[in-house]
Amino acid sequence: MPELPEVETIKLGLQKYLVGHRIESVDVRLKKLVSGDVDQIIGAKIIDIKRFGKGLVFELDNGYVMAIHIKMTGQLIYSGADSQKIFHPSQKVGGELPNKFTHVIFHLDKKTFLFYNDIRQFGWIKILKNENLKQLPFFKDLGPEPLKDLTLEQFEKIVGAAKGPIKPLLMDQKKISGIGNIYANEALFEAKIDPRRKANSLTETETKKLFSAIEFVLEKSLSMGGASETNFVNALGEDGSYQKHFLVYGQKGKSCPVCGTKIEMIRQAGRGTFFCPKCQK
DNA sequence: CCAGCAGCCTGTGCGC
DNA sequence: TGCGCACAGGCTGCTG
Repeated sequence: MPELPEVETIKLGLQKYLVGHRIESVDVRLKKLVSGDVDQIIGAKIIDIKRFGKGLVFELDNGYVMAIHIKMTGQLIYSGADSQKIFHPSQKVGGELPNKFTHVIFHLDKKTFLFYNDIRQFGWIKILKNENLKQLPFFKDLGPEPLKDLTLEQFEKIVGAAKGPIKPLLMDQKKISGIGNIYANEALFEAKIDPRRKANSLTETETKKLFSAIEFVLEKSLSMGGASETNFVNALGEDGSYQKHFLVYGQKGKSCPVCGTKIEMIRQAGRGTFFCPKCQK
């Protein structure tokens, strides 16, 4: 699922291709995904694209921003002369663009386009004044994020103060932003920590190990362009490759790459949790 | 105040 | 083969 490395990968692509383009018109095919006044972005130029946790923010030259969350199955695909790809047949579901999952089409200058696709329609696009961004529910309570502003000291504090199990804590965007189910599973495996352990029961050594493991898996995935485990594609509609390197996520019943024990799957806070019962203590 | 969980959706993959 | 259903999970908002 799109988490920090995937959204960062999209952001880097969008930055490369979209900054400097002007939005000429917007075709909203599925109204419920878009809130705010679409007219406010018509004619505006995209000056930067930022990422906060798993959220994206398009900064415009007129004081407005467009905040986008792609949730699980959202895709932002650029199409234009300089992308060297017009309409991408690489779409696993739906075929060429635009297709039946294309819910918003941004018509940009120089005959370029940005497609917003979303199979499950969980994502959202919000148009608002820049100064109001930090008041949005999602951005308001967003915690610090790994590889950016989350320090080891902060991490130790967050982990030490939490009474619940460690894995759901890692996925709590209000505590730490950017980590979802895939990287929570993979990081706990790397750190050899049982996902069911109470967060505040982790020793100082384990907490340090987990902090490093989080950075390790996120960076490794980033270097591979993210994980295209379901519908993730980058800004050009291309797959990442980290999904080929999952050690425990989705590996139920398969052998642990370290000790050979069968990977188990349990359910925690309604989410699938994968772990090696022998390696992870 | 916080934890837990249903709901939002639809494609996929399983069992029968 | 085809049907029905469980499952995938980020986030919001409701409940206890």
